[in-house]
Amino acid sequence: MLSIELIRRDPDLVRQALESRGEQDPLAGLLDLDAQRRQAVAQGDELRAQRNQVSRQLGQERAAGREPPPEAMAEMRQVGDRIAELEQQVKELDEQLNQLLLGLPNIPLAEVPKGLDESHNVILRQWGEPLVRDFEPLPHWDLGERLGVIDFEKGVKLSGSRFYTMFGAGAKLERALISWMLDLHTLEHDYTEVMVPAVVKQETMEGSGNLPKFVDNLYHDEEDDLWLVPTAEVPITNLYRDDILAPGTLPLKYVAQTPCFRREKAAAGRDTRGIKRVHQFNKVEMYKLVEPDTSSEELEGLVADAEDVCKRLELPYRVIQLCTGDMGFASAMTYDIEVWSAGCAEWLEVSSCSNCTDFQARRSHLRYRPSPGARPQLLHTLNGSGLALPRVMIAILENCQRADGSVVIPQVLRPYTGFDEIPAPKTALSTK
RNA sequence: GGAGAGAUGGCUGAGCGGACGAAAGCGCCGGUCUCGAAAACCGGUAUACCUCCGUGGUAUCGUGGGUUCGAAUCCCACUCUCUCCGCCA
Repeated sequence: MLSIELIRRDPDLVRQALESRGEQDPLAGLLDLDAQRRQAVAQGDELRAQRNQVSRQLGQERAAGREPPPEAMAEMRQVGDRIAELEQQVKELDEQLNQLLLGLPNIPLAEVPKGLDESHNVILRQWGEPLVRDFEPLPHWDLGERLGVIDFEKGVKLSGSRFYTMFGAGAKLERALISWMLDLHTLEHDYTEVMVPAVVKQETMEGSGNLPKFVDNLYHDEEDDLWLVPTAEVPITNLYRDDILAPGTLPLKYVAQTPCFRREKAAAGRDTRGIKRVHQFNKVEMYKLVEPDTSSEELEGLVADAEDVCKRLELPYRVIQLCTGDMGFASAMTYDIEVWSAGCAEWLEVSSCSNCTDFQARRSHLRYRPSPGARPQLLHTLNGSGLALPRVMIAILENCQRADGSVVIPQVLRPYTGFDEIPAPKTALSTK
């Protein structure tokens, strides 16, 4: 959520910033509503002040043993009615104003490249080179099935399309990846591991901004009115909702592994093969709550932590800076990390690292006290995948496969998997 | 699922419908004292909004409604927490 004070003070700046993200006439009606609301609030406050004063006098009369004048009471009754009207008005204006404010995305930082679609994204750097092989690497949907580690039919049988099941070395490999990533981030990158619910209340979804705007992508349990999280970012953002963190508490750095649930309604028909886009997947998520001055620097650290995962797995990757029009709703600046995948021959997004500045903090009332006695301030939040599991699985299966179909486990994972390779399938492989 | 109790400031915990944004204690911050510290003593210590920026105004005692000139206090509904019983990984 954006600051109404900022919009009031510098509407042109906000308008231009939002237009650079592709929003059309983003501030329409907003300033007018705000003015109306403020007028109604001021008027109500004034009347309440009057009523409070008179009521106090009436109380004193009674305390002194005199009967208060009935006409004063009658007048105050009218004032009370008027106050109730104004309160109703303010409530309605608040709702309308909120509706508009909640629909506005974050303001991009100045250094974010301008552009309305992904063609304006900038490749910042690349690490490693896509391997050249003397055989044709299989895409994971073929390889995974032949190795007996990914079973698409079983997923469909149990849960429908875009669900899958993993067996044996595949299941173990994913578990190893999760453990290894959590250890890396906690032991070497200074994050605190946190285990959070994957099912949350409506308020929590609103706090992180997933509701009301992104209902379509969420699973909902009608009976208890609970929602399945699309990312650990949701519960973590809400951990300190409505709190004021004491001086010296920040920065807080968390890492969590949760299942993530996405209905993918908007992406119907895209990436239907394999496990690139599924309804349920595991993700290791990094999250930071920091002082505003430090958030830009912390974003660099965040991407570096995610990149470190790729490097240690020896997966070629590149870092993309998203342009204004391609960034997520809450983000002011985003880096994506894409890993090369030999089988499907494409760069796969495995991480998205964003500085959300005070956007989530304002909505969730995440504040901190800079020093003892100082006024509370909104903090800044950042989130980044570290990393999303299915796509890492794809990259490992596809990049580390040998001509015979066996898959070499990256060195760092071996202590976690207990095996060095996934042996070649028994059935002969065709390389076409 | 059944029965009961409760929800007040950072915490504990008072609060006959009128001077209550709220006693007291603890904690925290500042000061006095001290070579320094502890103790003791003194003072301060919620958040948000409005503002003609004034020792100014308004709101907030789980949430929402109601009664009243006036509600932390009375009434109604809801939510949540705790205890006991049952069931259960």
